[in-house]
Amino acid sequence: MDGTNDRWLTPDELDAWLHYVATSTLLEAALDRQLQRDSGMPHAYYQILAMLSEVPNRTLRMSDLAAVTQSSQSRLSHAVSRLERNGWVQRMPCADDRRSTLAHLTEAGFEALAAAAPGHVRTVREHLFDRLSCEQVRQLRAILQTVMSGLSAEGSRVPISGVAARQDAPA
Amino acid sequence: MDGTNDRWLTPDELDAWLHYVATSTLLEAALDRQLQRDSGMPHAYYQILAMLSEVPNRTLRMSDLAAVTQSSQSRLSHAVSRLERNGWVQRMPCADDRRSTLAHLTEAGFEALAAAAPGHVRTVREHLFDRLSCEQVRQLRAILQTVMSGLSAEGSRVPISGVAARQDAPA
DNA sequence: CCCGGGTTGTTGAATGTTCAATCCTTAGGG
DNA sequence: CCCTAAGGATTGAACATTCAACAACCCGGG
Repeated sequence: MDGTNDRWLTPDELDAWLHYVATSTLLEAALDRQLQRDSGMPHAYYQILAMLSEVPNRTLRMSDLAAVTQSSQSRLSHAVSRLERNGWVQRMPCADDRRSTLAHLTEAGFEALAAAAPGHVRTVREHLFDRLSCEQVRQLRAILQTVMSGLSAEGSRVPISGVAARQDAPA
Repeated sequence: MDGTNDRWLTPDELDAWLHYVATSTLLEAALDRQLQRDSGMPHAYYQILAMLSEVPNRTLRMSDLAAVTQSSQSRLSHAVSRLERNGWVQRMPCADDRRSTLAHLTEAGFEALAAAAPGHVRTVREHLFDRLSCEQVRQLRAILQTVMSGLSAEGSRVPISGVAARQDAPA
């Protein structure tokens, strides 16, 4: 024993890890580029709009919105400020609890999302799902569920609830 | 046909995608927090040091270093400036081609990396590999190889070559 | 030789994210 | 009732990344 119990990675693990880092970096960059170019928003902001669009009244407490988007409160607050300047989201006071703030997806915001969604989905398809078999998609889902459960426990985050924007009903 | 050929995602795909986004966000955040807290560098900077440490003479042309770390040239240039201020990397002119600049990992940089590596590996283990079976690691690697090949083609990036820092030989 | 296009790298401004500090509100005992 | 602790959200500064513009250099053909 060397005292600190630090096992290194096996060759298989190391190879998988390097591929993970490279792929997630490149994929996120590709998503950001496409959305920024075609719709003037980064991927993180798309996610905020998407989550809001799936919820009753298109309105969520800031805190819940942060949980659903895996975002810190600070980050979300800055982001919503930006989205508010775009006229895509509107802040409203919360009647029940005056500490809370509600974030509401405006009609303009919904339309921006509806306009952005097809191109975004196409990019996700091109880079990810069109290259994987159904079996691989199931494997990936199982892997990610396992990994995520460990990560959300730590930050006491809520598991997945909302759904990305659908292409039906743009208006 | 609706003219634009935009298929939506199947329920399995959508589920996998939401888990992917959540997991990659949380995992990257966990890695950044750990490295920033324990070693004063973000994950992206760790990767730069790691790639440099694996290469002959611990020296690489900026351009090659950018390719290996899936980084834009601009981003790498800023990052290396930061690392240079820390005394971890040193820029040197390239004799062969005076357009190029060489980035060299200093002894202090190597030691910082060696000090950071065990904690980093432990975090990767805890969150990822300790939760997956060997079979799942192989599945994940296959999936990522496939996805990455599509992404690197687009940016005409070099595939994986270097390896993350090993824990042997800190000095 | 010289010029034009491609490669390599840096810079500054705009944008996004993190971190710590702060403010206001609610809840829970004494 | 009061006082403290915890919850919810925002702010500003420091830091990181992107984007577009630029500078310097190589290479090829005319």
